[in-house]
Amino acid sequence: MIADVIVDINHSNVDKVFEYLNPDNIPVGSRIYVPFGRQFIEGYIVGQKQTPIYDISKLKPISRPLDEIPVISPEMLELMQFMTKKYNIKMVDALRLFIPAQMRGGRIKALKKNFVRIRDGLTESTVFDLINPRAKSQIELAEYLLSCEQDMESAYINTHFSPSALKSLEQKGIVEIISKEIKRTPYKGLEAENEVFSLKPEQLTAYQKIKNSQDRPFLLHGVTGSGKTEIYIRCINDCINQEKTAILLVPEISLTPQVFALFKSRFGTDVAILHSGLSIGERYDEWRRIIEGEASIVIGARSAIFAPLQNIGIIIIDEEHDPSYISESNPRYFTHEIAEFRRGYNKANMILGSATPSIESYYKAKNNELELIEMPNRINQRPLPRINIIDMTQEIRRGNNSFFSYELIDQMKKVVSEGDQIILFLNRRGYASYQMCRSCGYVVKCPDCDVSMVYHRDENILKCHYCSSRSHVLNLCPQCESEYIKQGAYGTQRVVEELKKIFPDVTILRMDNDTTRTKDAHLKILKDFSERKAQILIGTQMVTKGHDFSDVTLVGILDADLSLYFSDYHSCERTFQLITQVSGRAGRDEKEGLVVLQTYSPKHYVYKLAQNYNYLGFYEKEANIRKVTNYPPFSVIIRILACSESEENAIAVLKDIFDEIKPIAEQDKEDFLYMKAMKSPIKRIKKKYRVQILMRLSTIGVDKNLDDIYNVINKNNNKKDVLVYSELNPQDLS
DNA sequence: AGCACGCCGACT
DNA sequence: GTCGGCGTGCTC
Repeated sequence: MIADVIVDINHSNVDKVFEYLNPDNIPVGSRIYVPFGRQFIEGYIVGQKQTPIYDISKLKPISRPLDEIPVISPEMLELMQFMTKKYNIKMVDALRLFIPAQMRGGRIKALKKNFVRIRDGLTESTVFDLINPRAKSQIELAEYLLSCEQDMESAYINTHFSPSALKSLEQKGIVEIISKEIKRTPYKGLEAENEVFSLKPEQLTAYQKIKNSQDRPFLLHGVTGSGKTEIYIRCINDCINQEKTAILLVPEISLTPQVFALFKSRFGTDVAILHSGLSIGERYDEWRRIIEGEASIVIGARSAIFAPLQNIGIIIIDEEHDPSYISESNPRYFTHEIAEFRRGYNKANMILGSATPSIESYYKAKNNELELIEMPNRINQRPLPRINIIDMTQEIRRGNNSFFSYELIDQMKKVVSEGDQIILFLNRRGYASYQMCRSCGYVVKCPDCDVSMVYHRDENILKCHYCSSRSHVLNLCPQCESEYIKQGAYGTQRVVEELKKIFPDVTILRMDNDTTRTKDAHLKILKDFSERKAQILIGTQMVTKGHDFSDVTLVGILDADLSLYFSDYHSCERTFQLITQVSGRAGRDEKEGLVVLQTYSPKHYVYKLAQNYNYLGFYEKEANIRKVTNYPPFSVIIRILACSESEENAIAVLKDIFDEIKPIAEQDKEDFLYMKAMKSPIKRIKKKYRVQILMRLSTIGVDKNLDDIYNVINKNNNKKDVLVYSELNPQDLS
């Protein structure tokens, strides 16, 4: 047979099928080693055929397989095709998503350890017959080993007994040392109460609807605390009983030990966990437990949608509105679309769950592409916390220009005196601090990117957030030589400082990118807070998810607006979701919660609707705006980005592309809603100039024209040192 | 991505 | 006359 091979080289010139002789009939989907040019490299068999297209005399044979079993299933090969077509990405890019990164190049291996045991067939008396009665250490060790029910690790024996005694016993043939593979399982000691809750009527209805599923995926719209998780567990359980497998996706940040503990207690070793917090060894072993069929439930963040499961029964995307489901760096993909593909292939069930569904998903539900299930009530019947909107312009008029409104300070004092806890949330995005000259307005910019450098107080240094360049803090303005070039310490640090002035005796925990740099740091902060080691937790988006703290009675949203005025069409949606989500942190169990929301535009419809937890009203309003302005879900945005160190070349190539797409657009005026070429908002990143074409097409228009547009891009890519990228519905338009 | 082949400048 | 620069092109 002839094998079709994709070589593991990330370059568009070689991203195609190469034919090889496959005398040993290594199966399709295998990772292999092949001669390529005058080197040897890894590759994947993606197909086979009887007769080659290429001259058969020039074909070389595959060297050898790299794994015992194929690592890419037929389903994943089809998914690869789907992704290359849909996102215009390379085949290797897709394949690389399907296996643990460290597996490539053999950088990770199965962990093997040596074990000691008494040889089979030896009885106690024969063992002691063979040992010299005077060899005390040997007798001691033999007695110990005889008393053990399982093989003991050599390392343990060597540290607790005489190593030379072990050697003698081995030489005498009394014990043998064998090598066994150990799977590095994360969160081994984790336990949770295996409590099975009975479903409340609303949950039961939802569960039964899903169970008697039709052929559509479900959108489970349930308020915070409506008990979605228990429904997930029931559905997964049903799949396991039918010998099927399940995937549960959650945002990375909410993958806490509590979540694992819950599922491990219900499903034991059937659960595999995939997320970035695992060591590479753990991730590799979890992945192999999945592909070997040892684990049939996968819980993980975005990339777990590529888990090598067979026969999937259900795919659940929790917090489906979360932006982390959109991969924004190469290869770009949208998790929901991958999930939809796998659902179709496996004829599986699918649930998208959220308290604040994305406009896209809710729109699909309205269009009957998703089946909507509403769960408007909380299990404990408690009302959602009251949200007080504070007009910060009023505060300034009253002479208060601090971060905290008088109302928030009063409420904080009250909570502090009652011994309860407070969460303060701020949007970091707006708070980055730049070093600016106060007499001439000079701002320190990155030499390689068209952005200002951001001041990092902990290191007292300026950093560029788009490349890794750093520079020293300036004392004199290079433009006007003024000494008044200072950096304000904004961000969470500054807020903490102000807070300490008001509450000198209160312990405060800070959670942001700076304090969570190290692995597990954010878990530790959450743990400390739940153990009441601090009374106030202040932080960025990270505080909006994860733990439920039963003693938090007050949530302060310091600057709701900052996510509102980003000029992208998502900003209202994000703001609404953030407010709803962070509000859900206030007042669990017995205590009533309060949310203080500070804003400079209190009249904005987002706040009014969020205040009343009126999702439906918000959806109607927002969907209407998107419809009128032709934004998703009523269109698809396509962005074509050309980057080069030469600005002229970037513009020239982009112009060629524009001129070639123009006639396509003219042919189909109805579906091309918008098309324009321009400089990118950030004109230069890492020394490369960036120019772009922005287009909006109707959904039908995309189906009709995407291939042609991609063809134009690919034809013009890599010319004159210009790289061209394309994106569908990009989140970040910088 | 590598690695060869191939055509023009400064050197024992 | 050669050694070596990196531009272009190929890898089943």
